[in-house]
Amino acid sequence: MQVANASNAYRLAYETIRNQILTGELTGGTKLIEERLAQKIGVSRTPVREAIRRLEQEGLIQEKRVYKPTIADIIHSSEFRTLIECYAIKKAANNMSEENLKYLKQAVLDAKTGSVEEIVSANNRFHSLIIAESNNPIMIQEAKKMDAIFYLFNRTLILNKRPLLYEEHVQIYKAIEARKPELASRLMKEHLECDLQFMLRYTRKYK
Amino acid sequence: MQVANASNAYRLAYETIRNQILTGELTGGTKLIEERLAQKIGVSRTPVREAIRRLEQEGLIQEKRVYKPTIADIIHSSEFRTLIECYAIKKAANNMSEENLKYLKQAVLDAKTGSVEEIVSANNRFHSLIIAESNNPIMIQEAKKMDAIFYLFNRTLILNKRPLLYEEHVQIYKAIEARKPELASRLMKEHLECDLQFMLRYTRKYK
DNA sequence: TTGTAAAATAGTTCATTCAAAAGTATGAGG
DNA sequence: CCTCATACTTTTGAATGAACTATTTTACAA
Repeated sequence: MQVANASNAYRLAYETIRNQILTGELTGGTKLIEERLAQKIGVSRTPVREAIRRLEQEGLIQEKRVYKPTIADIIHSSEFRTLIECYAIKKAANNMSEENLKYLKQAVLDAKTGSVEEIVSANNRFHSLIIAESNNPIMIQEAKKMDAIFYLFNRTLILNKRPLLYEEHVQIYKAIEARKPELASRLMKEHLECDLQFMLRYTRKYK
Repeated sequence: MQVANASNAYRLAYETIRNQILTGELTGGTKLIEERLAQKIGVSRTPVREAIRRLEQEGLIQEKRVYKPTIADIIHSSEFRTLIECYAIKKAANNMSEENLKYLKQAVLDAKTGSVEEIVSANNRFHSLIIAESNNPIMIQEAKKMDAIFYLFNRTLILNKRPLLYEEHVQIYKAIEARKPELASRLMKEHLECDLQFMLRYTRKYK
């Protein structure tokens, strides 16, 4: 997880709360109480309130509670993400530089072994590198925002050892390297669909 | 423009500032001064600050200034929007109910004549109805957020009487009615591309 | 018990305050 | 006349207090 960038109280509050949600320290549905958060973070209520407003807009907090994605939410996020990634990957297959291809390959390899954190991180890097090829900062930013929500369940994929994750990434990488946009896009779509299905299986178990 | 929903000071501040940005009362680049805003709205600085945090996350405020889209921003937003709308319109062409088709037709007709506000509003309704057919609340919400930015320049299209806007909407409507997803999608793409080009011409003129 | 009203407690909202930072004007020295 | 240091002003950041609201607990009657 990212280290909090605490240039001021508001930022500290924002980063701290956000991290706690993403790492699962604050679990879905938990009621957020300004004063307690303020105390814990070591700032006053004002910056906490500002942080909450921002996180509300970001979707991680709803009605003073930690957002808990429903099954429908997961499906919808996945659909949206698929749209963006499949678009970006076509551009990637057409334009990705040799240098970026190297980074991409590294991300694939890094996700083969290691701790959960390492795998999640390499996994995210893989997808980020592809989205970056959209060359569209607005799209990149939107995808990043969605990541917050995805992060919550990406961990589940790893923790539960979703099979073939590595193999699929290899296939996708090869399609990009071979400059085959349509194939890459199809593989990505299938890959994300598998993620979703795997996710849903586990989500239902909890519920 | 939407009427402010002032159930509390924070909401009042948020809606007021947002509206002022969208209507152009607060123009791009303007420095926002908390105290002056607070005074004008009739609340204290605290809720104003919360509103600003939220608007920052929404993209309408950046570094305490009213967001002023650059040409690159306009191009990127347009690309993103095109991606979403072309996706949604295929679903629309496949699934739109007869009832919704009626509303869509009405939106097309309403945008033929009337005041600028009326045309802008009908125009937005047309696009919203199509996006709604994605049946994906997350996508709908994202598109809505982008609308805030688009609104700023959609007005320009009307004010400057972009030609063929009505005719293109008719063509798109017909493609949906005829249940031709690929055609509809292509027409939408061309339509949005024309919007963009027209926009760029005017944007360059200003600066 | 069970339901309900009153009281107590906890939490939120907003205004106010003060300190720190940023910005601006003024004037002395080049 | 320009430049830079210094004083002054404006603006922001953050804490706190007071008023209001919601929630929980308690107490008592049915």
